Amino acid sequence: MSTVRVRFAPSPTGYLHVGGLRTALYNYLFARRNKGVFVLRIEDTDRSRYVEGAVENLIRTLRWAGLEFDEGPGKEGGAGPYIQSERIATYRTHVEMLLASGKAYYAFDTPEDLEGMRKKQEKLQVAVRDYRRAMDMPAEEVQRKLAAGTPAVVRMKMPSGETIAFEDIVRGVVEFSSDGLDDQVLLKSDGYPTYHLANVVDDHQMGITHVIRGEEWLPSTPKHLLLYRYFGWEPPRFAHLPLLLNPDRSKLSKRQGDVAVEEYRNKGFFPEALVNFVALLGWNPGDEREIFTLEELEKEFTLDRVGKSGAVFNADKLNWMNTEHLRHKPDAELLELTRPFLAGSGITDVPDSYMLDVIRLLKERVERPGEFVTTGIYFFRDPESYDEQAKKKHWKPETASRVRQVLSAIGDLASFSPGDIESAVRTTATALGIGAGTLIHPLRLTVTGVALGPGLFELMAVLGKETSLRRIEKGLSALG
RNA sequence: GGCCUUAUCGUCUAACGGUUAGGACGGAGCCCUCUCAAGGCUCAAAUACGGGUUCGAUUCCCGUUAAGGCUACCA
Repeated sequence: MSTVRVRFAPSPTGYLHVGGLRTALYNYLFARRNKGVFVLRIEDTDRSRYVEGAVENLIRTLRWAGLEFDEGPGKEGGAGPYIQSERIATYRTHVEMLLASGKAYYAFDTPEDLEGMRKKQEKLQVAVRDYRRAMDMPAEEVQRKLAAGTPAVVRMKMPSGETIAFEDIVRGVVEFSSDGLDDQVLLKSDGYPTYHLANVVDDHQMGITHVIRGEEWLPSTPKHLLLYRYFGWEPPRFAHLPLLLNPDRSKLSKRQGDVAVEEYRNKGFFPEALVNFVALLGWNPGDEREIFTLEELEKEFTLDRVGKSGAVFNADKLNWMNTEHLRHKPDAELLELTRPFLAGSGITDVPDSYMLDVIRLLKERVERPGEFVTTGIYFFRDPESYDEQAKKKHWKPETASRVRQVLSAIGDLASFSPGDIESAVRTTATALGIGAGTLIHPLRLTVTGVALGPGLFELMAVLGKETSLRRIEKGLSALG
């Protein structure tokens, strides 16, 4: 059996779409699982959509996600170049072959002509193929027009009355009638190929054995199959993946939330979590496990466990998955990941050991690294204000004197461990004849300004005696 | 409109003819507890509809409905 070769073929639009990430992932996983080759090919045949730096960004983002390709731009493997705009000559040659064998023809319709056909079609409610008039044009006239520089495209000739069927790996047998297909443009008037021509030529030349792509390509697959036949090539196997959906079940798009992988990266989502999450959008292991590393997915992934129906991209579950991965990460790694956020907030001179303590205390309470700094801001700065709700609930007229008492007990402490602080607080509470909570809540308010967070004693121990006492005193004067 | 695809809790999904239709996220409640989390336990929540086939349909077939995709000199 020949080596499995798959490809991810995005167009460089500026960012990597999460749907693209999933397609790339499934291709990558299929390649790894089958000891095959994962190719990255850039489909940049639309000059008008060229975006500066998009290719570099695409590669950087794929790497961030952990999806290393085996062949692609900057990583030649003998089937390159891997950027379509560098393969124009090949497409031209192949179009000539089709022209010569009568499988394709020149057409000279203007955009206005096409628009007219479109209108006519809508009105008549039947397929209109007026562009075929060019097929009846005498060869000499075609030559004359071409010589005169008349804008022309090359269209493929669709046979009539034929059924084109193929077996899709995820959907089973799919059939189309050639009568419902139109004469697809293969070569645009600017000399660039369309996707249909380029992807067939490239997949063949690059030895692609399995085309794993989104369901939006299903309707054009018969055109591709026909092209393989026209060229006399063996077609690859196809697997059309279910679409990723917006909450309203339309195709996942901008305007209804973030679709760029880069956005999720910027927000502090882990590549492991995002990959794990999209992996499960359309695939499942067959048992009840949900948390997977890339390596585990590489071992488990099979196309026969890919579903057929579209999947809504559920941000809540992604959040949850991110926290799962966060909890599995070593504190030292979290420290590295948190550094940029610290710097971003202008917080400097935080010793690693201190930051590690913060991480330890907050690890069960945050979803993303940035929150160690935002949620845990009180680890770095004295509170500027105090939560009104908490104040109302825990700061009574008699509270101040009690806090003063516990403040002096804490101030006397020689050692400032959580245990020492706890016994000082509880002893004071007992002496006052009140529950420990009656002291704990106001203390927390003075120390953090908020009513939620890690255990008070551990929190104070990490802050240190000096800071804790300063904040309690400050709180006393601010809260009365 | 035409062609194609899809259809199990709100969402992601399991069950490849026989299960009290399972799990997860989210939601509700309880426990734990100095708060918030985390954790543990419990609850609510689904086979779109109608016909077949079969001793028996979530599962197979047909239809209906609904949703989506495609219908570009974009990919």
